[in-house]
Amino acid sequence: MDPTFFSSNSKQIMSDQEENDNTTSSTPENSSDSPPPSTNFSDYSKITTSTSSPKKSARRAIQKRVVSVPIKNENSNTPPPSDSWAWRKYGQKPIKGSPYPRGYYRCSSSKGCPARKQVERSRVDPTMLVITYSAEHNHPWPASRNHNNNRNISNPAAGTKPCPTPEAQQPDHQDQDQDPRFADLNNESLLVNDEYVWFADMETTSSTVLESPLFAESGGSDSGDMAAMVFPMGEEDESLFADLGELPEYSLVFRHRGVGPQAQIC
DNA sequence: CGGGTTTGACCTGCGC
DNA sequence: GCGCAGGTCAAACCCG
Repeated sequence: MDPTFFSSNSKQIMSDQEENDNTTSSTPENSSDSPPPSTNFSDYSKITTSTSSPKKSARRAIQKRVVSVPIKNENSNTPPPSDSWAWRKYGQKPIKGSPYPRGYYRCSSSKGCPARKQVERSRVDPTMLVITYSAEHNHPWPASRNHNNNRNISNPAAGTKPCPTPEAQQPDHQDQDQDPRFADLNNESLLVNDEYVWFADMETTSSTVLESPLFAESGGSDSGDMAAMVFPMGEEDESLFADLGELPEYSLVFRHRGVGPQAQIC
């Protein structure tokens, strides 16, 4: 992988996390009904938190989640896998060091939906698509759009979803109800257990889906290996995920393809 | 006509 | 300060 790949992002994300921690008391979203980010998922499951450029000052903490999914169709212009949400492409850029461009998508499932995703093909394994989802932390997700007209919907519960959010991709709603770390998920827009599948109902349900420590350890390896980025599980990472032991699902989620059975979220 | 895609321009952060 | 790279904007275009 290109050594610069994600490098700037990782630094930005880490610094932004710090900034976020320092500013939580001043953000309206963190008032009485929402815990500061440091008490929830950013600590729990390594959802990365960052802010976008100052230009977009309206957005604050951005959570990111990386998903690697196998490409069904090897055509070079294969569209990203459908995931029950509507995405509108707003840009595409060639990435230095990668033969494949990166597509930028914005959630169009509902008006004002802030979720975004970046889709690019893995440089290491061109049969894999690397999808980075990002969404504003503590965002009051708007009402979901009905996806009954969507394609490849096998999940009967997929008809109604909130905006795709990294938070929504959590394994166990009951745990969330009990765990204060999930307090910010007790949002009116996130009520139904089925709605937490986020991208779990992608057409590639056998895909390797994981919560990436995303960038945090990227500097440790200059292998240029996207897979190494997407599937890191170093010593530090293991400690970071140590508290996931109470969530058996995640032990599967983090299993690397080729190492164990491919994970399925649902 | 509304919504999506394409694509060049622009902005910002970072490294040197 | 400058150049590079990533991310976003927005106009033009396409399609149903």
